[in-house]
Amino acid sequence: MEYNFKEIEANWKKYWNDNHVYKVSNESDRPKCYVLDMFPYPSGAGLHVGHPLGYIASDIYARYKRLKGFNVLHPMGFDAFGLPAEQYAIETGQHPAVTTEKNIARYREQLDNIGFCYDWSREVRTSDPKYYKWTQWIFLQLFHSWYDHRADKAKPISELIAIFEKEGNKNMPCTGDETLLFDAVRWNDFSEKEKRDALMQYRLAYQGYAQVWWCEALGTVLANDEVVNGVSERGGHPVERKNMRQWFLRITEYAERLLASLDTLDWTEPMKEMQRNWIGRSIGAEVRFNLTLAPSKGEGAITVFTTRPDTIFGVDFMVLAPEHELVDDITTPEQKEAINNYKTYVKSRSERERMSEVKQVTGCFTGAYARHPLTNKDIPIWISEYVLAGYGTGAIMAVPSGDDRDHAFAKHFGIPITNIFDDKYTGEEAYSAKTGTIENSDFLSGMSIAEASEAAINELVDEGAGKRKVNYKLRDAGFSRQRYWGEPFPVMYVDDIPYGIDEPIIHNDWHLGNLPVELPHVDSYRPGPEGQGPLANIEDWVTTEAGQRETNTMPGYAGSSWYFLRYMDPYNDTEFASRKATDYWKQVDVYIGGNEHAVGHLLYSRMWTKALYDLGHIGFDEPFKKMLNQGMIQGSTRFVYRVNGENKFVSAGLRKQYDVHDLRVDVNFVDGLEMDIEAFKKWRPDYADAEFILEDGKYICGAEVEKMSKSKYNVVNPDDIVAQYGADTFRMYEMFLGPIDVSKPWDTKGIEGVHRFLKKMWRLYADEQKGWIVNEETPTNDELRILHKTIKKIEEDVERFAFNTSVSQFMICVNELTALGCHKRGILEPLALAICPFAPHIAEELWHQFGHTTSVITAEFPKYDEQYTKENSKKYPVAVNGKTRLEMEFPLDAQKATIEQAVLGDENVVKWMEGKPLKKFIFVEGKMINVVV
RNA sequence: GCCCCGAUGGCGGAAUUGGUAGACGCGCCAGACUCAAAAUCUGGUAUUCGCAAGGAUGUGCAGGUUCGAUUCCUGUUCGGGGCACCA
Repeated sequence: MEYNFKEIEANWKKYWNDNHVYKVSNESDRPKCYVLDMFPYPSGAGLHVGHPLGYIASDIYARYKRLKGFNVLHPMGFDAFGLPAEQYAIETGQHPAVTTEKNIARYREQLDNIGFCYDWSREVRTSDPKYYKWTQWIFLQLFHSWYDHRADKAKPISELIAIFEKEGNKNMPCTGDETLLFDAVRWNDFSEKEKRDALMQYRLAYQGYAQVWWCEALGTVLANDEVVNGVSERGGHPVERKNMRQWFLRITEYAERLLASLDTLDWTEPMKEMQRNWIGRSIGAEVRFNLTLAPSKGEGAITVFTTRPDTIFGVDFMVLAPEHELVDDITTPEQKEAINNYKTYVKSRSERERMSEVKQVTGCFTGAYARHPLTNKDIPIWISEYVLAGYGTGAIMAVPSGDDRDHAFAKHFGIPITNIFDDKYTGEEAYSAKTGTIENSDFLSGMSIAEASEAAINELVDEGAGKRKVNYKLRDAGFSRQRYWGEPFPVMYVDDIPYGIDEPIIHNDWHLGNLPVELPHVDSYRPGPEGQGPLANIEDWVTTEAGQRETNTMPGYAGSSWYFLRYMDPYNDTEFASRKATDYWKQVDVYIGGNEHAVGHLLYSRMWTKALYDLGHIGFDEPFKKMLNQGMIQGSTRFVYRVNGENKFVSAGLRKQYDVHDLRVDVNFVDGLEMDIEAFKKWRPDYADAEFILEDGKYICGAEVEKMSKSKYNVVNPDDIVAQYGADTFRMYEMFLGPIDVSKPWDTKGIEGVHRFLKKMWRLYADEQKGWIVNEETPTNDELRILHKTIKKIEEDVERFAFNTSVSQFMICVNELTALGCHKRGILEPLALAICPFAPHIAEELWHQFGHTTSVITAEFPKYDEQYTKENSKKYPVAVNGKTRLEMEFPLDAQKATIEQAVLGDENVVKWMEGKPLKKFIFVEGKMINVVV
């Protein structure tokens, strides 16, 4: 009876499936635990060995929690809308729904292969109309809501309308447009369009304008991803930034709460830090600089936001973002051409480029001046790409003596620099440190930064030229895409005014049955006219009796912002999830996913959760109580060395003797570093008669760690690994590679050690000739000590998600039990349970061999008993001056004085003390002894 | 450029709270079994000096704090992730 993993795993997979072992109920006496994986985007390439890393970790945790007596929700689904499927459709004409379905089937097969305990009856797919019906419904809730700052929560827009009708908006200032002011009389006189426009400035889902990458040649809007080196990835056509009407989510209204409630979350500190930085709260002042000449239109002032109001007397010039609405109005006729040329240049630049290029300074003078609010001096106004339209007010006051970029700008354009830091400013470099006093600054001179900031703000307020202001880097989230493969908006236009389709003007007999707005079939995925999405091409879909449909679709994060709620009640057709279900499962207890989502997806989910909470749909306002990141598994690429100009390949060790270039070769026919020459010859027709220069009769490849990707030929498919070693080995090996949160390269060779371990463990239970060899003998203290030490270690490790060291402990345990020749049920039955979360198939097999008839998942995790692991003496390392010299054993309850006497009396210690007098005797109980001389 | 993370033997990593650096596995070396090979088993394996006993050095680099630093602090180099329309 040998370890036949193929048979064992196939058997139990079938059993689990046939008996719905992993089906989870919303009714249970057990405490609940919700363990969630970030659901994958089902790409055409299938899963590689890097993807399941987090899934294995969460599966171990979920199984462990089940064995510990919890009712565990552990679901899986698919983030099925997205750009790649649409790209593929454009290239091949295949409908994204078809390719997505195919990809999901492949993913499902690959996932099943690994033996996860997902409750697949709860699967969700974001592209399923039954699912996106509720994504659309939530969008409508956001559209019909506004943020009430007095109550600090979202409320139905109907309440806002009631307020406007009674008192206008004087008590409800508009965050979308601060200049918007009206009283009740004016509100009631507003036309329908004016009313809707005003409300739009308040809605949590609203329309505004945003810059997109526009590609004239392709007639379409491109994603950042599709723009490479300033041209379109497809075709290499020129692209430029273009302002387009877009949907947004007013996430900025939640900035403060998103920031504050981070403190309640059990996330890693770096991750919270990243979210804090993304939200980017800063305190400062908003300062008005009046223009010296009134512009032809618009306001006669430029408003800037600064975090350093203390430096106000150091302002030597101002910089507007080139997109700033005032630029055209204030530019003098002489500067018009230069400004227009510069603006054209900036249109070709991405925000990333604009922020990261510091060496090359660019900009252009507008010819206009503004008056300094405190000194009344004329300040020249420039435009430059380093000022972004979306941050702050899109304009800055430049203080070259205190800011690096301002300094470089002033130097480059020869603008005179005012020194407000005395000798701390050298004239060579800006003084950007936040210590010291402000000088040469009128009434601020001699004050610290904090004092000067306060004083400056007070003065600006008195002068009516500024106010204290909290600013956020966070921007409202762009929520529309000019694409086909996404959720259609439940929105129609009547007289160019957008309405939710649940409003009476669209459906006067509104009911939930009007949702979802299904994605219609298209014949072509080509963009619509004027940068619109493909849906705009479907004339008879767009035009309805009630109005014109919105032709944009929602972005990828729409469906993923709330999917964790749908798993709780996936078949509900009248609600996104019943309140009973969400009240039972509540927050996700543990969420595992990739680092790359640390900001975007997590921030959006948090906002949606807060909005749903505010509107009374759920009872909690944070989605993920604990969050863990998994690192990437990198590929290990193999190289061959081809002699230039010849079809001849040199083994790695000899390549220096030839003129060669390296080529990537498929890792799957390289064993370690030794290449299978026959497989290589068959790989490509032109290699069929290649020649090889070998070392020691072998062809040795070069190796390098890179991202795992098809184009690098270093992709390893989990199916192949599972076929060769089994799912249990694969699961344990992935965990054994290292901590889940760090990136590490995949090495197929190393898996054999884990496989050997499982075979070795199996031999404790069964012998090839004799079969089942477990006996009923009473375990010895040694055996019990090993077992309980292991149980303890596994519990500790699983609770802190350190699965790599768990695997080591199992290895140590099996090595020691093998050495003792232990085949006792009293030891081996608990061991089989302990390893169940890691290697569920072999555990299930052993469990049934022990005579049990129900699944091992219904059993109980073995209890750790301290009495078996307690020791009463300890071998202390004894160090002299911090260097460990010898070991001495003492009882654990020994007194310090006794130990000191014994140690100082030891002849070896005396030798190392070299006759020097004792300075200090350090004894750390249970740890070590240090003799300081 | 900005934000976050990481760096320990030939390789993946361990050292959980500042207390014996290198657990466990891979690879490699030697041995057992075998006609041979595979599989399996046993032993060795940071570097360096030494026949050995034993000593010295050692956690990217340069400093600092401490009786004691892989662990804390400052600076620095290199690598990875994110930067708002890839998911």
